[in-house]
Amino acid sequence: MPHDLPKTYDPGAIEVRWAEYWVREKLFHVKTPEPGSDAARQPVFTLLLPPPNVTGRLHMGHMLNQTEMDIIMRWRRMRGFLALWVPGTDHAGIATQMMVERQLAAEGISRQKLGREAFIKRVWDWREHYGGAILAQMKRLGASVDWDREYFTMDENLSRAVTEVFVRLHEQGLIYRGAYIVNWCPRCMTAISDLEVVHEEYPGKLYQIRYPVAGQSGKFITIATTRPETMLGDTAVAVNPKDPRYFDLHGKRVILPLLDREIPIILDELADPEFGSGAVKVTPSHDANDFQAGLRHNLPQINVMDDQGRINENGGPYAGLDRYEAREKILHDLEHRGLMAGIKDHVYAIGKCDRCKTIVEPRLSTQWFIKIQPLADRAIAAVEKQEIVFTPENYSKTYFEWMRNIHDWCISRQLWWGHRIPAWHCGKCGHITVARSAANACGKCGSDNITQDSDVLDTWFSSGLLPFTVFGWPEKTRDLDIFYPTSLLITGFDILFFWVARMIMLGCHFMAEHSEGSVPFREVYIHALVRDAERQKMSKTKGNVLDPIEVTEKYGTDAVRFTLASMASPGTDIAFNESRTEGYRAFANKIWNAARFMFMHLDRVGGANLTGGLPQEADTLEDRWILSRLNRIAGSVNRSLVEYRFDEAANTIYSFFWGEFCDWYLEIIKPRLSGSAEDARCALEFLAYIFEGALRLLSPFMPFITEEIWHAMHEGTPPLKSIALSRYPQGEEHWLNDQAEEEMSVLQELIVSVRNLRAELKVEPRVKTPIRVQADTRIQELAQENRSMLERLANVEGIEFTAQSLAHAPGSRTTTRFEVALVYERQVDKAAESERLKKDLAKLEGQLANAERQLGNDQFLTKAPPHVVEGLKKQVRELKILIEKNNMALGALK
RNA sequence: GGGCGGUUAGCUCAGCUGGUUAGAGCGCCUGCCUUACAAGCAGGAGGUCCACAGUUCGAGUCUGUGACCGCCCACCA
Repeated sequence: MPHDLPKTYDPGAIEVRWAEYWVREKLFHVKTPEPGSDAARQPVFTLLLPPPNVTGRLHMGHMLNQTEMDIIMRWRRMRGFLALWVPGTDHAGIATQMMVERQLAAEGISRQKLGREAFIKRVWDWREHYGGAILAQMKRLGASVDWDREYFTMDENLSRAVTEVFVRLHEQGLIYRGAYIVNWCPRCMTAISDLEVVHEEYPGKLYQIRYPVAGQSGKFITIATTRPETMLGDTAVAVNPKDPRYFDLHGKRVILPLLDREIPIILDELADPEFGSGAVKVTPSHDANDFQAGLRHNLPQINVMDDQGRINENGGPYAGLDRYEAREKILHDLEHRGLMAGIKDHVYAIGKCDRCKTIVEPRLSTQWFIKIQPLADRAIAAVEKQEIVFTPENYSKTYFEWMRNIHDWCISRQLWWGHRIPAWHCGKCGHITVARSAANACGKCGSDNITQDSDVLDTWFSSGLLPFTVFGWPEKTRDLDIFYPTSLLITGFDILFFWVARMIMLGCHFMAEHSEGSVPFREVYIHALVRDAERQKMSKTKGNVLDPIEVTEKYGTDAVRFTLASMASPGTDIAFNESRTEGYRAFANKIWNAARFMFMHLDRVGGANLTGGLPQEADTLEDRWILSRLNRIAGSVNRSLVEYRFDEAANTIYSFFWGEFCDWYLEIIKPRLSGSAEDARCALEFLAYIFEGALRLLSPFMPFITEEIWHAMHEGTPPLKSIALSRYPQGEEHWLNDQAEEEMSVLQELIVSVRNLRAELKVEPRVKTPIRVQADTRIQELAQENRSMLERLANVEGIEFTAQSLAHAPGSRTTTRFEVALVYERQVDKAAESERLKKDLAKLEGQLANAERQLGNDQFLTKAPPHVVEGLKKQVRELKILIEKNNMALGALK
């Protein structure tokens, strides 16, 4: 590996090479461990990739999600876990079907014309061509998933498992079929679940319509509705039994206008006396409440719409009209007959299809449902008992809230693309046979005149099973024993109910017997939404969508990953700001140049062992210090990652690498590196040890650049195929060195003080000046021992120690540990200096007053913990000294 | 109608079980092309922690109320 690295880091040249290498070498493939093997003894960490839709393109949300997952997986792997990350894609029923229908439409064909079988073949072709986009992008981004375990939700084995689940739930009485009000999308022509309906505030109208009372000419009852067209299906008018306005109409009937159908007035709590006139039309086939009321009162159900939202033959003169055309015509006709009592503006929530935004129609329809309560009860318990822990924990509230108000789940879809329901209808006796494999005779009458149910299952039905089906369920596999339950789920809150909740319900139900517990995962980390720099939600219509691949090509994957990680603090959305990414590109460049620096000296020295481990006992202050710092922040990074504080972890490494390792350590050791070959070799080997540790620490966050430099350090003969397979620094206690850290901090403070003085006195950069220092003997010795470091980094020539206070020397600095003054002829800018001192003084005096007030308070002295009181007393002593010295300095200026 | 979250420097955000002087990055100002890095180095300015009330010896942190912003859920005709 050549060491003549380019001056500026060019991620593009490097990343593609490593991304391909990781996949080619199958570095992250996890074989099922053989019993008794080493792997079988490793602790296991399993993560399931939330399967992207085959129709999807990678967006920033994915990239955040994948970055977090990859950091955790690389970290766990490096911590010695058998870390398995399983990727796959979801067949995405409606979305994919829409995509292919659109393609067909462009060719002038409809799916109906093509026929079911041919259409499904088209979808498979489409999926072959376009379905792998996101996973390919993931490969480019270096996700450390096991590509040999990639699945697709329509794979044969997964489909078999879906059938098995359906049959078992049916046998257990948890799946039923029936005619109920469902959300119907007239464009997709299918039922959809409650979750697939998005509610939007809609400024609509409330129409008040007079229904004539039968047999009492001139008498009307006024009802109000937002959907007048549904009146065609009215089979009653309800009034509240307690509403005195209608006592005289109890038991009477009304004439449904336009159709002239006589319908009863019923007494039902459905009618709220407070709303409108207190009377409500009842349309059991087109409203969930009315449906229930209909059952209570044995009302007929008249469905007046077809599957495309057109009025059907039950709509009399309106048959064939679209629902909104019919509305207009009905309103017109009512007006014409003088039956309109009024129209009011009325804002209400309208339901739209999540996929196509068509207004959803509540409609009576025969569908398959899951009886959800028993599953939900167990799923609630799992979280209550902390068998599953949410981070941030607040999401458990949202989860409970939804779970406790859950309705039965409509799982059938009138689509062609998906898992077909394993039920066969008998043309002779009408019995429905549910079976694991294609039935050829009715289970009741034995007739062979049977046809399979034409519906398919909700996409989320199959994805809800993934935590166990990907490991081979229903077979009793070793994979299930070893990898189930998965350890963690990282996902966005937008699919908390769609997917997370369903996995919990189904996992708990079907894996009840599993020895390691039935829950599908032990932890759920919910991440935030990625917004644009203006905090707007990214959306195609707004045109503010950032393509992760484009951003990545501009700044490098590592920089984008680091941006996302450093902003991923729990609970708040991420406003993705490219200026931040620019900063992390600079960070990558910094790392790169630190490596160049190391290699440059290596070449000069003509060889050193960069990978020989810790070369010797650290024998200089800076070595003891940086070793201590590395281990201390390693401990802290590990703790942050345990809590999914990606931001903390990233920031900790960042400030260590840049602010301590580069800014101080590398600067300090420069003379050693340019000294004798032997000194340089020793310094280099120690430097390399620290550098290599920092690279390992950083590698889950920035896998590419760390891999590149790590390999370069090993000169083409690394002990392992990848830094990703090395051990993660844990922070070893015995390398922590409080004394070295304290001593370095004194030297740093001294150096910064002098630099500060120089800047203030405007000393020419090239001019070195002597300094005087007043401090205790310990600090004097420390400064003496590290004289050359001080002189060089503070641009100083000559250090004189004095016992006298330097506070009144022109251009001096006072700290609690030392006083320092520049020996320099330049006139001090008295006005500026005096202003600065006054400002300092005011602050110090404020602090002193505050501290003394507290110390004068008996309550404080008795109630505050001793260390706080002691600390405050110490502060007062120091403040007094500083104030005195500042006053002296101020006096000296006059 | 229910539920949840946010408000800290010009911008984007940290701030752990209340404890001594509230931090970072970017931006801004000043000076440096110092042979790893100008995507850099050194120094600096900048905050009534949304408001009010309360608990406490002590509140950015806990409680309550309000304001503003945002999100989720919901079968009000």
